[in-house]
Amino acid sequence: MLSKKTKYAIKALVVLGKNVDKPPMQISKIAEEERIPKKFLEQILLDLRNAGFLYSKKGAGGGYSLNKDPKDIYLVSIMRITDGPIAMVPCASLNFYHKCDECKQETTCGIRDVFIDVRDATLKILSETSIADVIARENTLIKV
Amino acid sequence: MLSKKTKYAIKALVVLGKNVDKPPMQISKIAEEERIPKKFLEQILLDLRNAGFLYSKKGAGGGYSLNKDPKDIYLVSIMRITDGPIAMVPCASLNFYHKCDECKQETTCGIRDVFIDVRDATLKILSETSIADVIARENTLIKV
DNA sequence: ATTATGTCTATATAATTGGTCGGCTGTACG
DNA sequence: CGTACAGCCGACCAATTATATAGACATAAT
Repeated sequence: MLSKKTKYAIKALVVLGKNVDKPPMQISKIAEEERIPKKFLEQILLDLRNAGFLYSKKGAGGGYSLNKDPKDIYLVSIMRITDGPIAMVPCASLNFYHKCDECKQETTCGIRDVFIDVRDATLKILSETSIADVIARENTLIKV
Repeated sequence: MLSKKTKYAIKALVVLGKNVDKPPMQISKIAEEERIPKKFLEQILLDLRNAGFLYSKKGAGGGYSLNKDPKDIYLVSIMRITDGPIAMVPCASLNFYHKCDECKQETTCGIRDVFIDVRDATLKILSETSIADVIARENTLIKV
């Protein structure tokens, strides 16, 4: 399961992706629109900012805006910041690898072998889908 | 991430899958071979038994054996017993669906739309891979 | 100065996960 | 029969993680 943190992160980026070329948007406004607890969202946006995805401005008239083109923000990058590994077993993770405690022979583990395939399938989608794509999908869904 | 419960379940089924046509195998033996805490494994095997995957026999000479052909035990079924949903968001789950708390319009949610694709990709692999396949993969890995 | 807004650290609470304990039930076998 | 074996079952517990909340601080606009 995706953590709420990740889901909120994506939702916030989608909102900000619809807000490009407009003045920065406040945490409280995003929180209200997307029904996200404000203080929790605050932390999440801070993480995304520190990772370089967001620009922030303090003080009156301040807020958040995207620091990149929505086309260049892929779901996989967001998830790695907020949730960590994409793979379902640590031994199949590319960016967060670590050995399974009980595993005797990783190289011949059939479970790992299967879950590497699962990881690749998941990764393909998540690394090809950007915030711009998510927005595009929503627009398509609305029209139909 | 897969829970340890699920990982242990698959490991146990693989061991039992290699043990067909032999006398039933004791929990303690499986636990020892796969380095799984015995009492925890006990719970897991009970779940699998109650779900119809295992046959058990009490008393001296008792133990567990598969109740189905290893070819007919798919990873997806095991995971649904031990971990629940396959999908990464509840609103994209086939067997454990529930609405996201904060979601305003599910039908036009771009996140859900993407994660339905992810679910389908994952599901394809997990519902095509059986315990027999996992064993076969291990044999292939050993040979290479 | 005052108000609006993000930054940062710490803390609280709840849920889940991973694991343990001890007694009960049924079976084999001498 | 009785005893040892092995699974069954319910309760419990500790650690971690997820989800939030609080409050003091920094900075910008007016």
